[in-house]
Amino acid sequence: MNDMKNLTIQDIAEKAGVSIKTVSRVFNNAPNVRQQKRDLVLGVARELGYRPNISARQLASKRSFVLIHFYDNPNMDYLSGIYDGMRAACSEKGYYAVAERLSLHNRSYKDSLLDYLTRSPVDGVILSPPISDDKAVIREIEKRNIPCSLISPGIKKRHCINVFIDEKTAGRKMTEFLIARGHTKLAFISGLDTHTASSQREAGFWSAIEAHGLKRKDMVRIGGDFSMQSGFTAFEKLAKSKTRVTGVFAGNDEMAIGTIIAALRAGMKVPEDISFVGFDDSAFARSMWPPITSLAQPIGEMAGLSAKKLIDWIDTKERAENDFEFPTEIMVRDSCP
Amino acid sequence: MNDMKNLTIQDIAEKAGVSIKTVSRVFNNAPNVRQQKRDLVLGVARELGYRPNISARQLASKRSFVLIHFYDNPNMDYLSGIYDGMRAACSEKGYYAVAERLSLHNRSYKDSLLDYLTRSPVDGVILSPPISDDKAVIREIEKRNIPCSLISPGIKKRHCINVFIDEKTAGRKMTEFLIARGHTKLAFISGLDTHTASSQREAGFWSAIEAHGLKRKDMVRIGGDFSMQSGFTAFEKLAKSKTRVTGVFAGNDEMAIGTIIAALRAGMKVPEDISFVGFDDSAFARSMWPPITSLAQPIGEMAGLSAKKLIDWIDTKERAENDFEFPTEIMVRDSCP
DNA sequence: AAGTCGTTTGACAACGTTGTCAATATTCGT
DNA sequence: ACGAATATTGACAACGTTGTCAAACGACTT
Repeated sequence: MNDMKNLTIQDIAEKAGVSIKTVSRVFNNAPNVRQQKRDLVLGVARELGYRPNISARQLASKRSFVLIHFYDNPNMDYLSGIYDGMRAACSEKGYYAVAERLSLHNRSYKDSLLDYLTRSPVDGVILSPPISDDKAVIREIEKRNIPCSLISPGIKKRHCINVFIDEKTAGRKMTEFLIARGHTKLAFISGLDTHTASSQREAGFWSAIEAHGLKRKDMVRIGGDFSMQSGFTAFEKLAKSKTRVTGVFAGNDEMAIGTIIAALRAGMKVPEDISFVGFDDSAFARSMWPPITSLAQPIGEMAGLSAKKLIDWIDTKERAENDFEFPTEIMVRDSCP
Repeated sequence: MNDMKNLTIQDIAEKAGVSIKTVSRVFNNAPNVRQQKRDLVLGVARELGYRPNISARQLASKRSFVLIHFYDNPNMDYLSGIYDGMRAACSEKGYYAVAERLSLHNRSYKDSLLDYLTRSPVDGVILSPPISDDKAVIREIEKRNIPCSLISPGIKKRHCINVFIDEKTAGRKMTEFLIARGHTKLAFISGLDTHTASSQREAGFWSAIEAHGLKRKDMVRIGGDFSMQSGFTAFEKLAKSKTRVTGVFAGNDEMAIGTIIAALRAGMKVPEDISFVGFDDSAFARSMWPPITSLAQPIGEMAGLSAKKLIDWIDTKERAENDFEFPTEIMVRDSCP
């Protein structure tokens, strides 16, 4: 149905007066092509507007030029950050970025993984939490000998690329920010405990408390599940508690929003009566009113580096470094100015 | 790098004792294959776990088996609804669903469209608002003779499949819902005027006002831009207005959330002092507290039908019907019970 | 000037499917 | 029961790339 005539290597080769194989070499950055020919071919190709045919390439090379991101995290903001980062890095190198949800609670997740990997083989895999900690998934990928990168894994794997922030330090940094603002009675709203990063953030919280000589009994710890809803109920629990806190550290922005809304409904002023900090620097944290002070991790760059290193690994068949730590930044906004 | 051995048609053909062409026919649901052979081939294929190789298929047939959704709408909830609907319909027919952001504000959007269409040709395109009203994009697609489906277009196109709800009727229905709850002084918070659907919803609002003999001067019309932020500022404008409204109709859920939060901050009770209705039935409308009464459109089904009709069109090279209207439903929740 | 060795180039056969068209079964009409 | 018409099958050539391997070229050595 698509009527646009597509140029082939043949056309370029004829016009440039070289063999098709040389053109192929140029487009694959293969070694052993004289610079002069390389320029010639590139010039002709640009002039004619040639684009390699992916299918033929995949078929002949038995490579898919696809990196896939498996996720099971409903946070769209986080996902699109990853996707954008992957895309940018991929398209630069002629690869394609694909995202696929792999629900771990689904009985047949493994089948769908197998199915996916078999139907349209991928050259590299990126896993984000909580899948970056799923041993069964990692094993399947390893079994197929597919290069793999883990974003924020709880435990770093030697045979994978690991890309992460220091969650504990970040949690501590955020807590110290609250303390520096004069808050000495704090609440920590945790995420799911199965999410290793969440526990590490909490560890950072407690380490800050100890380091600054604050009393554990002035702190309230409430269990949440990362949802806005759990933020609402967290506030209710908070209101019932004997301790009157002035600062709340929510394990992510959605819970922060939920808690803030509940506080507003209860007639409290934010940040005058109670201050809030979140985690993730999501779009909603920015557009909430008051906007929420939140910890930003450069997720796009992290995904971009994942993709780039994965492609290097695929192309060269070896990996120089394994672990890449990224810095975080506190985005100060009105919920805790 | 992917070491899994892949079966070919050849393998199946040999084991089943037929020609490769017959196997090909079976997998393409081609006519003129005796049922007995069809079953035989299918049986062997299942037994061996055969999967057709997509690249080879694409190369030989010059079809991509890809439907692409071009969007420029930051609402992730809406997007994933569309994606899920597409996916379901596509995988049923052996097609692939792809989503690509096409930013209209980006100077080079047209290049990236061309680039995309040329690099990996697609068999069908789905456009969602606001792109479903972009003449330049539609023209490019038409020029290539690619079947195209428009979701909620402002103006229906004869040579495209149009899938939509009756926005005006929906706007009217929602307004009448407020009126039936006893609200006679209302506010309407509009979306971007470039978004045709938004104007139509507003038209529905005013038609309900007239039909029920309410006075135009008891109504407040505030211009928003679909963002949560614009919901906050809308409430400020509302507070300044002479008219004290008891019911607010926000053009989408995000603005509804913004407005509700502003109202809560101002010390108002929702829904006792002021009731709210939104539009889109997004996840946030459901998880907000109070949960927001909102108008649900079956976006997943709409996208699914788009994909299905597109595939029919591609396969048969003709189109029976053009226009498909879907029903809407008011999801009654606590913000306006 | 011939020999050697690495570098550059190209001819041709894959890759796993579908399209074309001719060959062979089957069914139908009389 | 016999052609004629139709339904089913298969052989073989695409599709546009990359892999392989041998040939041609160059720069050095001697």
